[in-house]
Amino acid sequence: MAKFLTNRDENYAQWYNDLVIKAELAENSAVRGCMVIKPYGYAIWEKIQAQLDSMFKATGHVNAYFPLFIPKSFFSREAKHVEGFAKECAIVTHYRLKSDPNGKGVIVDPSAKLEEELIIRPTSETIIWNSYKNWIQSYRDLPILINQWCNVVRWEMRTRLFLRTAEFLWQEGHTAHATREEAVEETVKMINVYADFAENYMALPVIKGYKSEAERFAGAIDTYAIEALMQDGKALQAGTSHFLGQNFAKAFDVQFTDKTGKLDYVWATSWGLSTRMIGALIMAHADNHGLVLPPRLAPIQVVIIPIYKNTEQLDTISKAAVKIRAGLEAAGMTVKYDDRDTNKPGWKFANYELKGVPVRIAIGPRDIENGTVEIARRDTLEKETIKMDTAVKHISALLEDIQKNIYIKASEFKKENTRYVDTWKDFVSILDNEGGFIMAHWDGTPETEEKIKEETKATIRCIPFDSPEEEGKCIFSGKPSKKRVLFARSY
RNA sequence: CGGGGUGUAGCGCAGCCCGGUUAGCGCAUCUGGUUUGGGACCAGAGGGUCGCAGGUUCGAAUCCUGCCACCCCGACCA
Repeated sequence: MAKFLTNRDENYAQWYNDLVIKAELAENSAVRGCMVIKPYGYAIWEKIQAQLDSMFKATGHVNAYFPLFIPKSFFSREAKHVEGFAKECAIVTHYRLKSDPNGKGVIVDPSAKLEEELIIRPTSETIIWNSYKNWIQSYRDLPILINQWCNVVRWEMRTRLFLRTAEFLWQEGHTAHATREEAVEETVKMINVYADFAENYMALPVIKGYKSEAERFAGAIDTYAIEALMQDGKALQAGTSHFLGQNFAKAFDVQFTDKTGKLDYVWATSWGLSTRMIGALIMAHADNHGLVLPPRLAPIQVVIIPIYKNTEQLDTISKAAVKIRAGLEAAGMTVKYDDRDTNKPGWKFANYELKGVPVRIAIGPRDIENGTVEIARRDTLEKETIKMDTAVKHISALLEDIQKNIYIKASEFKKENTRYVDTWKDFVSILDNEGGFIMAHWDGTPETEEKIKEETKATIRCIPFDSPEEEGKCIFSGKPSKKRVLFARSY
């Protein structure tokens, strides 16, 4: 069947790449590592944005915008932060070009060198905290609950469309608080917002937990993450929320007077989620026919395709189609009626399957005669014929069912591929053969974590919040451990 | 940065080893017609600095030298 896509089970990486290109989500650009996000891919991002934005607003946040450029010196203020990002920064050194005296084209004008180089933001903590210094004097100025939608640049050695690109789109929340407790509470609140979004909108089951010291955000006291499992058994970090303590307040000298008149440094959090989520959407749900979009994030939820032999038939069908579309739209659904004469119905069927449209309606002469429509659901590819006048009610319920079904399918996959392992031999063998999540004991040291990574390429994805206390022995060192942690190979 | 590979039409490739006159194939595109309930068919047409520069030769996509770009593996990567 799917002769236009590489088979998922034969070459997962190629299948992913093919799908991104063929479903017209994105493509590589003239700039190495940077992608062009095409209209259909961007429409998915807009759905993600709209939903998350409303969730941020509902939890008291507001949007703002800070500069793309960050003075180099800002980075060195926080030692761990600069260490973490130094190796992947794009740097602006000049501000002018001039014609090449030796030939055609232009060269960088050497006389236009910047006094201080500017870093293209890989993340905005430093530029934002530099502003917060001016905004915060008193506990009355707190909390500050700001989010920013923007692009960032991280000069990655090796890139993949959506999963790791040199430039990507994201949101980054940066909050300032009077107390440690409040900041920690914010950090937890936001990882919960991400998990809620992932599970209820992306239909993506996730594991919430703490990052180990080695995997923590550069400059954070604590990093919380949601980890998702992809269909090839690899983990994907889907969102992170950081408790930054007073690190950035100290680096940028942001102090405030508390209620008792005492001077103290401000407590910070930051949290982010990126276009990588589109990669997660693909790798978690898509199949050999193409994308499978959860209805809540699908730019088109229902597509109507007419089947006709001549213009008279098309006219009749169009009348019925437009009526159904109006009914579906009135009920809040996003509908496209594709009456283009440039492609045959079969081509359209395959194309909308490739693009993951949750529900397809086909209307032909047979249906007009019988007062019916044929509907097909993308997740299971099942077709049924229903009475035309029940379409709105039926499809409305069907979209809900598809949303649920995709989530259940992903949950079952996650459950089947999460294994409790107690011996090193099993650990290695499962990683090599089955992949997936592994819950195993760890002695808590960075040394052991590093050795496990070296030998197996598996990392600690997180220490799940809900991992129960139990006596055990470290999978690698045999030393005592009180909790299982989540291991996996990851993207 | 180390190892390997590839640059030929919008995309995917053949031709190169063994030099030869008009550089070919599939997809896509355009025109006309027949089609339309699962990726249509027939006929015709358009589209090329053969990555760049130099060299060898009567003659270079093909051989030689240099350069550039990209891809894969490794290193690197919250």
